[in-house]
Amino acid sequence: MEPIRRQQLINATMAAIDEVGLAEATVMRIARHAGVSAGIISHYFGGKDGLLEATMRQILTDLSRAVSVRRHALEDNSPRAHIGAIIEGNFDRTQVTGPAAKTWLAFWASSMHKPMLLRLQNVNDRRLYANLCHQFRRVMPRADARNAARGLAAMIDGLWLRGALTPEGLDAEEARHLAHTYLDQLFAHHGCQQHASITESH
Amino acid sequence: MEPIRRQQLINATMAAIDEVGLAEATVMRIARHAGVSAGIISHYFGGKDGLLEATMRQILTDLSRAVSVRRHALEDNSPRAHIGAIIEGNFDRTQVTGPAAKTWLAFWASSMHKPMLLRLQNVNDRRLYANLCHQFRRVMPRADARNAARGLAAMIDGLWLRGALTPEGLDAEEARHLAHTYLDQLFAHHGCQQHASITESH
DNA sequence: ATCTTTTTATTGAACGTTCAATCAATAAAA
DNA sequence: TTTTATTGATTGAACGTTCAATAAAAAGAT
Repeated sequence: MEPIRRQQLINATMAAIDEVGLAEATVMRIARHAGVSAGIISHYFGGKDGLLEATMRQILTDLSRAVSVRRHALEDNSPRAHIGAIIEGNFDRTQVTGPAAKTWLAFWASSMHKPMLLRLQNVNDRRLYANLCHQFRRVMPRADARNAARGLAAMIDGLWLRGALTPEGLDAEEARHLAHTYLDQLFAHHGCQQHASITESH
Repeated sequence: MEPIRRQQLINATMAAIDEVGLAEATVMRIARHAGVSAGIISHYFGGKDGLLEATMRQILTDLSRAVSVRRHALEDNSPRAHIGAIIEGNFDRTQVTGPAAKTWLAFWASSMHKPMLLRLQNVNDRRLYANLCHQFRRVMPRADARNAARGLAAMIDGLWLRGALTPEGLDAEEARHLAHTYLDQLFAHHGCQQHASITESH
């Protein structure tokens, strides 16, 4: 019963945040979304903060898994393929959905002043950066790889950010295209100097 | 007296948001920052919402002006120069400061569910996009210019977003460098096909 | 200049509202 | 009957707003 209720409440939290924002996502509204009473939240999560932390944790792990799945499914082992999989994972269907995107942004803003949420954010962040950096490192000097990783990470987050504010939600197709084009440019930029590599758009 | 108090309270609002976040930026805390009593906020702004709206309005107009000033100071009229000025304006000293950056992100997240803030956000947003698009349009086909504008806008916002979460604050130097490098790539990408243009980094 | 009078600016306690958390009562399951 | 799961009224704290009281400043009168 416990795992069922926990998942219900986490989903209800995202739904509530999507509906009225984090500031007005009260325990009673969340509970109503899940079809249970308000008291149950303290029972299963020790309080509202516990529920919010669990919700953020789920969003981040969902995101990580979406990336992992795609990277392990690669037949091609090239840096280009790995980074492409990271991009695809970040614009995964389930992540780009309204509730997840808005909740993600709400938590990002909130984590500026909540140490626990900031910790979760940083762990995930560093993993993304390390992965990108490692792949770029295979085809460029360290300094360039660092810049490429930071640039691409900023691009991905920027697309998410703007998508969350668009009434129609993030256009995943366009976002992926922009990120891939940027990636192509990063590689092409180095291809000019070292080894030409032709990457066609998809 | 009125303009003085209004500015005091707007500054105090940013300071409070920088300190404890939007959620805990109560009227009493804001008033204490400004060295006045809580009641004065309703007197000059009609309530807390009015103060928050005025604060967001100031951040956005400061940002616009930072861009405008740099564009009007250009001797070079090239698209490259104009877009460069837009980038520089967006990473202006006064904008990148801790309080402004954190407040900006807090309002961005908040505007998802507050129509008035969303309106302000969109007005500013569309202006940035239109400016970028117009400049890119001078050297590329419409479809490419649109993509370039969207990509660069996402990059700028992404760098802000990540800077706001970094404990040390946004590294404006690095952010500008990444944005300019991206811009160079956007131009170079088209230079290969149309007219080669060499752009050195600064 | 000095002393009212009027206007303006500000305070802070009181009020009503909202929220998260608690826990005794209750329902369901074992 | 015992254990587990859930409820919902209650409690205390925190918040934004209001407003009568007060202080400060400006204007007017002597």
